[in-house]
Amino acid sequence: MRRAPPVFVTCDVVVMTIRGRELNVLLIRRDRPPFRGRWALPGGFVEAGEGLQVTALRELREETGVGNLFVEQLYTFGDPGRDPRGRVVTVAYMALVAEGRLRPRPGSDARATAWFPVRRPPPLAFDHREILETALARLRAKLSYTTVGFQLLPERFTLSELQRVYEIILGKTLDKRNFRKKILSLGLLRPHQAEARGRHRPAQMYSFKVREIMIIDGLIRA
Amino acid sequence: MRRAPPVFVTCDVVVMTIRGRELNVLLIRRDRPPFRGRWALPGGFVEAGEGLQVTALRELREETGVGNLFVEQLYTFGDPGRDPRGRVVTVAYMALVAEGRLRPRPGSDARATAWFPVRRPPPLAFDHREILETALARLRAKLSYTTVGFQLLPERFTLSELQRVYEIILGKTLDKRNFRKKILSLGLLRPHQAEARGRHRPAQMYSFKVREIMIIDGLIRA
DNA sequence: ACAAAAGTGTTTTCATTACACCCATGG
DNA sequence: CCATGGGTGTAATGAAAACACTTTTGT
Repeated sequence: MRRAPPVFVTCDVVVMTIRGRELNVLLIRRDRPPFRGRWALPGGFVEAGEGLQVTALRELREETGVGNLFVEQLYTFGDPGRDPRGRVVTVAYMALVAEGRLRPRPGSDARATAWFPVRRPPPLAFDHREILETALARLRAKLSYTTVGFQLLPERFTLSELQRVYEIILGKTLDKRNFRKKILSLGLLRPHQAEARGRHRPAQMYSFKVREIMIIDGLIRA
Repeated sequence: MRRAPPVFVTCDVVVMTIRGRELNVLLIRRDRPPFRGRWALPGGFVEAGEGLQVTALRELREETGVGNLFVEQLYTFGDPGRDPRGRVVTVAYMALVAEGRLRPRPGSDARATAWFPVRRPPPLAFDHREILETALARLRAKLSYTTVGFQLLPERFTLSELQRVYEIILGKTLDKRNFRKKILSLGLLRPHQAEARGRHRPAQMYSFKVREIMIIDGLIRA
């Protein structure tokens, strides 16, 4: 390793969920410099002998009490000067969780955690704003040709809820009949008993036959 | 940076081109341990104050004499144990070059460089086989919804040449008339004088109006 | 009875597919 | 004159888009 300067490597995670009518991102408040008091993506340094994805999941659990998520590698950020402490390369990951499944609470680090709308986040530490934009662009792209959007829903859900996920992320309304026709024709859903939701007509419930992300030719056009 | 173990970061590049009827990848022969004598992707350690993409391009030039390519970040590999020398995280990049535009020759490092078919590469050092597979999968995917394939052609080319690019990477034949109809309908090409190619009827030449990669809704179905 | 969300089919439009022959050139 | 790749159009099929009203429930 002649000549090779050591570098610090971190893994940060962009955790997103839907709350109400908006896509939100999970942030933690930094309790030490640099950027003390600013909000930042959860994440931290890779430990000796620890895989990158393992780091991402560990930091997420330590800082926010969230475990057991499906994370996907997003992009790696390594411009010199992006961290005032020195050369830091960050491997960013992305994760989605079902609405309400996750109540942010201080993890073992006891730092403040909170959800923020992705379209108007608070000022962020480091280049985390850029990381967030990258995640959002990637999510929108993947939504239209994979089943990632499914992760934003609980085990059982209605077709209207699924449609809302697509509408919020793509930022446009979709035709109800065409949406239902398309989704049902894929044969990915298992129907269940209808359930009363609120003070309206009960809705047919569905679950996904498989939990894995699948690539679908032309799912929903962006 | 308490607790944070330093890590070594490298950038490797998967350079691909079409030669004859096959997609090829550029490899260099390692002249020192580990994996001395084995073929490997060009790449090397990030230097102090050097951006990741800059590293990729510098190593490529030093090791193969190739400059001025368009590279795109592919994926980051960081499993512990993937490099026997220690903890090494590799940010992999991907690049495409036009057939024949690049004659591999020893760079300043004076190592052997050569093209190999991507479907049957020689035994590779480290986890470079996995990196190569990742690049191939990504290229195939991107080919069907972006204009990346264009980079595998010279400034001026025929529609048959463009079609051959798609056929080789997708691994299936395409209908000539439908292909031409589709491509021309996109309005991305500028026609030029026909040129005699070989001992056949001269072919209409085209160039791309823009060199940048564009996302096209349904370009060519994989 | 009304407010709120669930549910349901048909027609039009457009893109994709399948398919076969003549043309121009060099040797 | 022949081998080789260049070039062209139409009909059938299937997917996506546009579009409005009835149903069920809680209050």
